[in-house]
Amino acid sequence: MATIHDVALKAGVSVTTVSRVLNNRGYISEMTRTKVSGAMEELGYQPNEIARSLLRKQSNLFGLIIPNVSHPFFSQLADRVEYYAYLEGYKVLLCNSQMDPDKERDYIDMLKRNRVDGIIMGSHTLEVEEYRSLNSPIVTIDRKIHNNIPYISSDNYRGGQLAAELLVAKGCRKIAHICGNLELQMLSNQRTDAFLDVTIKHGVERLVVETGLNVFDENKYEKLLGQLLQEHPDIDGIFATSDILGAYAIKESLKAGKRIPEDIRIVGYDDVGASRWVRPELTTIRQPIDALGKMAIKLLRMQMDDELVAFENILPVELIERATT
Amino acid sequence: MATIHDVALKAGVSVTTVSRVLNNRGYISEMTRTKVSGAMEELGYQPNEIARSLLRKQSNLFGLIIPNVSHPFFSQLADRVEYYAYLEGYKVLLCNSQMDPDKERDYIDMLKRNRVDGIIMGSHTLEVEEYRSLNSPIVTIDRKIHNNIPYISSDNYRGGQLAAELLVAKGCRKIAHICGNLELQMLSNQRTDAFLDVTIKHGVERLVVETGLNVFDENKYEKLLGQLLQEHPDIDGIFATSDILGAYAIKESLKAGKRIPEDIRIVGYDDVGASRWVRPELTTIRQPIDALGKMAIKLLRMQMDDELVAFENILPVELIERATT
DNA sequence: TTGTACGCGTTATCAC
DNA sequence: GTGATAACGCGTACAA
Repeated sequence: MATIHDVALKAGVSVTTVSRVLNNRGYISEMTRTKVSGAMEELGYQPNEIARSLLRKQSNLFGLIIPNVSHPFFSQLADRVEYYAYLEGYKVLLCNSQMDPDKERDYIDMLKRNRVDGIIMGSHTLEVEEYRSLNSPIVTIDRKIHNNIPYISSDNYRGGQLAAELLVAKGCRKIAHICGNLELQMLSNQRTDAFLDVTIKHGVERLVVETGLNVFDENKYEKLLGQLLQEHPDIDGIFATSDILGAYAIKESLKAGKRIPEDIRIVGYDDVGASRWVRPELTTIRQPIDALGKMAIKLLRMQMDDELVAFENILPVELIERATT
Repeated sequence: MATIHDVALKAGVSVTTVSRVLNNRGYISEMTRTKVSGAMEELGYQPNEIARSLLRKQSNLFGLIIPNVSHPFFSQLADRVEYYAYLEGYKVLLCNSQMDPDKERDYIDMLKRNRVDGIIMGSHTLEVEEYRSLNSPIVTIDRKIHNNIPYISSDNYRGGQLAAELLVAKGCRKIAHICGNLELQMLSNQRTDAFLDVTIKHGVERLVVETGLNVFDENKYEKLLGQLLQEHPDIDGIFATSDILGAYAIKESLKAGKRIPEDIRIVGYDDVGASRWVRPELTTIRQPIDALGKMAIKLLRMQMDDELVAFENILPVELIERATT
């Protein structure tokens, strides 16, 4: 691979001159410029970004840590993060923590060693202490891990409220809420808070079921829902904390011989593709994934520019009513 | 951020010595070692990988170019690629081409400028010529773009054959095949070849429908399927080229008042989550996504080590029979 | 308008 | 055992 020296040699000028035409800085005669451009072309020269990064102390690299890209919510988030990063000239390093603390710690160290310009954390399995050593710009998605690390989240409480109120308004008298692990300090737990508040307020019977630590094992989902419906045949409403869970809720309800929405009403969360692939189509709470990704990049950029960023960044959710309610 | 010099200063030794304990090279007295380690600890020192990369001429970085991570197949592929890359100490740069030639070209140049150690191409919108300038190790997924760039693929012909033969064996007399754009030179077109061969051989009426260029617009899917079933009410079998298309086929069939599998049988492709979220569960052809990702990393590593790699790498597919057939 | 020389943070080579 | 120094490829004062 050709270096700036090779280009200089071929064009019969110094490396400085080559650097100048490369970066359009200072004065260069038109003739030298074409001569240099020609040499670059001929050699297929591409400036070495590694050397540039070293000099500039800036890598133009962002790290994206998430539990797992294969989960629809995170895959969409990754898509949007990449999209907005690209627009600003940044690259994205994909880091799946797999909810494994060792791997997450490893990745955080790796990102530090690679001098990334910012980190987006959509996963956190470590103790708070371990994040404090990070001195690069950082922003978390859906988790408040430290009181000076800004976070982005959609309005989880509002989402839970919208879902629960809809079910209540439709006349449900016994509603089950399926959520992740409440011990993880995640903002999505507020959906559960809202669910409890609403159902208590209206005197509706309620049930909260946690899927357990590994939120991504789908075989578990199926069993969980089947068992729930068997033990509580009088459930007439389900608020699931993801569209995938919602999809399984639909499947198991139908399997149990229930009609949707006549016998049981179901609300999902996220509004990812799955909500439209199933039948009946799933009523859900839409998370503003595009805005989430955009905001993540924006907050990193602001921190890099030493601008003041808000600690709390909450984006609105929206109820998307379809056929399951 | 502390450098090796700071550590050396603090430990009262030379940078060489620090480098030595860092890389466990040469002889160092136990005392110096602990002294240096202590200094590193205190300063929270992390070696600068950018400087290392510059010197070693190796970035430990792979580029993954795909149309879109938000598509389930690619999100799973990305997950596995990241998994195996991590095991070998490599990082993954996420590049969504969005099927946009300009962006893809941009990303290819960017990967070159960043001196990535290898590129995995799951997208190709450019002319063959534009890929030839790539002199880093490269491997493509599901596409043969040049006769000296190794490719990985699952056995598309076999997949199409399994699907078509199953439908025929179950008694379908008029089968529709929904595929992407056949003009793109993709190996998945072999599914269509197999479909045609099988249906012709058995004298079964057939229909091939292309979804058009932008394979990822789901609103189109819905209309397409609805229209197809309306214009050809006698279709009794559908072979869809993805599980998402399969899911829409199920939805539109039920909407048209057909029973599955009594009136119409449906086979999807990929075996991603969607095939289990729908009801009835979708019969599908499983792509070995994990093996695909593993092989991609392996082939890159082999090229880096100047080992001989096979040009053609075809992995077996598997028929997963569920409830739609 | 162009060239020389230094530094970015590491590691390899050769001295001591 | 340990230290000085050159080199990786580039950008930028400063000099010419």
